[in-house]
Amino acid sequence: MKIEGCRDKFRTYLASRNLRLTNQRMAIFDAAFAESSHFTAEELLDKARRLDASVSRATIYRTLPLLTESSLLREVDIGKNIKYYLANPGDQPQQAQVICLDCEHIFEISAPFMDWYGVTVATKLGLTPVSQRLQVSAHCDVFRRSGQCPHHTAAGKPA
Amino acid sequence: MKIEGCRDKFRTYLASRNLRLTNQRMAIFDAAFAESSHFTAEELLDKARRLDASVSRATIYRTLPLLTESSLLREVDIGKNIKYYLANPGDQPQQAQVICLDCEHIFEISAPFMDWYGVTVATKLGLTPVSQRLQVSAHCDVFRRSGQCPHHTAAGKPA
DNA sequence: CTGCCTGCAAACTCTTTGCACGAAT
DNA sequence: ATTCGTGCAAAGAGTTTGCAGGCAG
Repeated sequence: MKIEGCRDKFRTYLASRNLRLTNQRMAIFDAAFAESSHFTAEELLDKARRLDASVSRATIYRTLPLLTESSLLREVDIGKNIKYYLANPGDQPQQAQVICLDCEHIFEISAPFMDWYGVTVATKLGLTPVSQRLQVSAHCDVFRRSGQCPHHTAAGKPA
Repeated sequence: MKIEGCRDKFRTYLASRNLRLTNQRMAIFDAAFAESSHFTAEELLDKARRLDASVSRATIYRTLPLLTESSLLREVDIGKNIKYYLANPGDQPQQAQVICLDCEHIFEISAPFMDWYGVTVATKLGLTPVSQRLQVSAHCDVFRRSGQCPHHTAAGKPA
């Protein structure tokens, strides 16, 4: 789905919940979708402010749940006390993450079997699965030899 | 491994790093191993203080890394901004978690294939895996019907 | 006009840290 | 005696919230 379609989806989502279409919310949306890799709330604030200087930190934190609940963004928690977000233009389902401990780069990996696993395991316990997370933390071989992580430039090749 | 063996392991670990065997550290150890399910730093503080009233919050936070680094405790981060800990008497490797969203109960599930997955995926990216996390968040069927979660009493049957 | 939205700043939660005293070796 | 370990309280990071004014519908 292209960004224009996503923007429509956001508008529809807001309308369906009787939420208002404010300049700040659109600036935050645009800032989020201008970024192709992971970002933090603080980074999003910076970017959104370049589009609309009036955006405040509070509005960022109040808008992020709207974007994640509408599946426009995915929230990625890698166990640090900070959350990362990622535009989700394709409305993709669960993905796994591989986190490079040397440069913090997060690779998104498709992992369709996660859904199957969730259903299998949860059902056994009398539960209905809602979401899954699968993350691999790893060290970079190149970094170990050269002291430099190549991931910043290689970027996350979506599998 | 029984608790006595774990206590020895802790003593050995401290000795090997030239760390001192203090009453507070032992009280924290004992409090942690007296609990069979997951606990937070704050809960551990309460329990440890019953064994040694002088234990402070700072010492809890300073001791937890020692216990996790020696594999005596496992740290479980389920994406809330609080960390859970779990005594790991059997020195078990990676496990998956199923989290009941209705009662917050955490089930520990053995998932040996996680290691395989980590190696497979990380290697493809030129990385060497360090750890894996696999978590399923789910709603409780019983809770949906009766408004009560049975997990508190059923406890986590280790798979 | 109405009431949802906003920015500001203070509050909050969990965790970490500087300091001077205290205890293990 | 050394030196590491400790409690205390303050700091820190990230996020949330109360309030009074502002803007969308």
